[in-house]
Amino acid sequence: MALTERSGSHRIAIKEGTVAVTIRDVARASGVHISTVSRTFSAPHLVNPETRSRVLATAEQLGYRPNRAARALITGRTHNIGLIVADIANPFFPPLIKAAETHARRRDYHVFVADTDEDPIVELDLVQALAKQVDGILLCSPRMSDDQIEQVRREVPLVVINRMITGLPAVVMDVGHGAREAVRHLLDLGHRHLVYLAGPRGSWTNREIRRAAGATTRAAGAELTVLGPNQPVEETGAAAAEAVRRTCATAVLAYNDLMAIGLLQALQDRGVDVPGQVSVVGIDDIAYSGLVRPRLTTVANPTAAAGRAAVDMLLQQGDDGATGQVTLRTDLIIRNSTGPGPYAPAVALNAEVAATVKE
Amino acid sequence: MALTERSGSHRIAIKEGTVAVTIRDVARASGVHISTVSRTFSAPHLVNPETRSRVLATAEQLGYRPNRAARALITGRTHNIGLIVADIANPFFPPLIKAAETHARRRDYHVFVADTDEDPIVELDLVQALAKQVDGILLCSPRMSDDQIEQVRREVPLVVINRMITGLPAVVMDVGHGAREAVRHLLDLGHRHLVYLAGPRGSWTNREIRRAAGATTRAAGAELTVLGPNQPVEETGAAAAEAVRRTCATAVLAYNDLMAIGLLQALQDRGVDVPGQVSVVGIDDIAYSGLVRPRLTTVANPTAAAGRAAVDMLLQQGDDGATGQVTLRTDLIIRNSTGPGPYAPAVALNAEVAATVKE
DNA sequence: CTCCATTCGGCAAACGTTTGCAACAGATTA
DNA sequence: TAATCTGTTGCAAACGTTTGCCGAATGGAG
Repeated sequence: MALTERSGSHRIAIKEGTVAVTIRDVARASGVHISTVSRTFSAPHLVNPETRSRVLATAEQLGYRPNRAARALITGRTHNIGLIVADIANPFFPPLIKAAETHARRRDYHVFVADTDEDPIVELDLVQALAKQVDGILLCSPRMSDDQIEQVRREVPLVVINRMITGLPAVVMDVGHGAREAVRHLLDLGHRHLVYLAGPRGSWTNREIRRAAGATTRAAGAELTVLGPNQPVEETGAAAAEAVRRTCATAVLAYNDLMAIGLLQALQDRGVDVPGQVSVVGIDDIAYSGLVRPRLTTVANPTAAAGRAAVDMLLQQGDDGATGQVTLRTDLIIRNSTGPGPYAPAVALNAEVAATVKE
Repeated sequence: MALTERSGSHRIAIKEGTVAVTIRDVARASGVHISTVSRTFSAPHLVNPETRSRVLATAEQLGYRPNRAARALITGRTHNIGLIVADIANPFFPPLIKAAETHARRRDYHVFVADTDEDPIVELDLVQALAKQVDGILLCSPRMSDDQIEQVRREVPLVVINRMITGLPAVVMDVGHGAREAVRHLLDLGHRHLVYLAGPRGSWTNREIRRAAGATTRAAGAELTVLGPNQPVEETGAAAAEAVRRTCATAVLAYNDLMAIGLLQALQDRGVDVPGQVSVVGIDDIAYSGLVRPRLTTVANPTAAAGRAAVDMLLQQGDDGATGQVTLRTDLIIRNSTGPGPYAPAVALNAEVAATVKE
C-alpha cells in the first residue's frame, strides 16, 4: 500500500496513482474552513458569491469530488435507488429500467439493478441486502408473497410496480383493461373459443389478466380455456402449441409477447396459419412484437412511464407519508396476428358489433 | 421528522417506523464493546466463539445490518461495481449484465448499471459520477476516445469490455475471428460481392469486423462494400434495404443481429427472398436471432462469459497491479438466412473449397 | 510462586462529510 | 449611541464503522 506525501500530511493512495482529494484539501488550498467548502456544494446560498467561486475554482483545479459514502453517513441519504426485476433479459424490463435510470439521474440519484431470476427467495435476499445502501427500492413484478413484502416494507421505503397491495405505494399498469380489449377484439372477430396461455404463479398481472379474460368471455357466452401456469419465456410458448391445438380454440391470448411469439413460430412451424387458422394476441408490446411475421397484435404497456412514475413516488415518499397508487392505461395494438374467426360477422356488421360491445 | 426514545438516547427515525440499529445497540445489548461486535463480523477469528455466538444472536434478534456507507468510509471499499453500457434495451447487453451481476453478488459485490444512450458525453459524465461510489467500473463497448478512457482510468479502476487499449485491462470477444468465419462461409457458398452493414462510429468492435471482413474478401478476390456508419438498431437495418439492393451484392454481414433482423424483414417486405436472393448474417446471437424466420445465421458472442471474466479481472486488480487482456472466442452459427450464391460450387466441391480457404 | 506467551476485549482515533451554534462585521433602525 | 438584524464564516460534534495498540486474564512451563 503506497504512502504519498502531500501538503505535509500522509495520505493513503487507495488506488495506485490516485490520491483522494477531500474537502479538507480544498479548504486549505483556498484559505477557508472546511465547513465553507461543504456549504459551497450543499448550501451555496449560504456562502458569499466571491468566496464560493474561489472555492469552486480550486475544487475544480484539484479535481475534488464529494465522497458520497461520507455524505450518506451523516445525512442518512445515499442518493441511490434499488431496482429489482425478475429477469433483465426479459425484454419487458429494459425500457422500464432505462426510463427509471434516466429519470433518477436527472434528480441526482443512481440506480442499482438486481435480477432475481424469477426466484422469490433470491428476491427477498436482494431486498434485504440492498436495503441499507439505497434510499428506497422499486420492486418490479414481485414474486414474493404479500406478507413478505409487508415485512420488507418496514425495513426500507418501497414502491411496488405491477402489483396492488393495500396501503403500499404502487404503480400498476391496468393490464385488466388491455386484456378485456384484447378479448373483445377476438370476440368481435368471431372467435368463440379462446385460450389464455397463463404466466408464472405469484404474478399479480397474471391473475388480473386471467380474471379479466374470464369475465369478458363469460359475459359474451364464449369459452375460455386456461393453460398454465408457465414460465414467461418463448420456450413455454412454443411448447404450448400442441396443447393449444388440442383445445380446438381459434384464438389465444398469451401472458406476454415472449410466449406469444414462441407460440406463433411453433404454430407456423407445424403448418398452422396465423392468423388464418389461429389468432394470437400478446401482451407488453416489446420491441420484437413488431418484428416477427405476422406482426403481433398485442397490448401496449407503458413501461417507461411506469418506471418514471415509480421513481417519482419513491422520492416523494420521503417528504410526506402519502402512499398513492398510480394506474397506467394499457392499449390494444391491432397488427397482423389476429384475423376473422369461424363466427365472423360480415364486415359491415363488424363495426356495429364492436360499438355495441364497447358500450 | 419523528424522534424516537430508545435506550435512553435520542435516535432519528429516518424512515418512519424504522429505527436504524447500529453496532452500538448490539454491543450494549450483549454486554461487550462495539469493537468486539465489529470484529464479530469483519474478523470473526479474533473473537471468542462463545462471545461471537452471543453477539450474533443479539444482532440477529435486533435485526442489525451493517451500514455499508460507514464501512466504506473507513475501509475505502464500497463493495460496489459500476457497469456502464451503451443501451440496456439492446438485447446484446442484458445477458452480460445479468452474468456480471450474479457473479459479483456471489463475491458480495453489488452492481450499479448505467445507460449512456450511445452518447460519449453522457458516458464520461457517468463514469465520473460513479467513480467515487464504486470500487471499479466495467466499461462496456465504450464510445469514448482512447484518451478519455486513459484519463478516467486515473480516477478509478477500470476494466474495458470490447475494446483493446494497450496497458488497460480488457475483456474482448474476438469478433474478428467470427467475422472471418462468416465471410468465409459466404464465400464458400459462392457469393462474390458482399456488403458490410457497419455499426456506430467510435466502436472498436465495428473497426475489427470491418477490417476482418475487408481482409478476408480481398484475399479471396471478392468485393466488399461498406455501408455506414449506422446506429446499431433495427430501424437502420431496415432503412438500409434499399441501399443494399442498389449495390447488387448477394450477401450481407451486419454489425449486429438487430440490424440484420431489421434488414431481413425489410427485404422480405419488398419481396426479396432470403436466403434465395440475398444471404444475411448477423453478429451477437441475441435471443431473437433464432426466433425470426428465416432463423438468422450469426456469430455467437460469449457475452455472459465476458461479464464474468470482467468482474473477476476488476476484483483481482485490487490485489496486484497486473493488467491482463482476455480474449474470448466467437463462433459462427449457421442457420437459415444464408444460402448458395450466384457462383455456388457443386455440393461435392463445397467441402473441398472450404478446406482450401481455411488453410 | 514467578514469568512468559497467548488470547481476548476495550480504548480511541480515524474515515470525509454535514450542520447547529456562535462569533463577527457591517448595515439598519430606534 | 445603542440595539437589532443580516449575511458570512468558523468551530466542533456527530454519523457508524474499522483497526492499531494496550492491558487483563488465563494457562503452562520452569
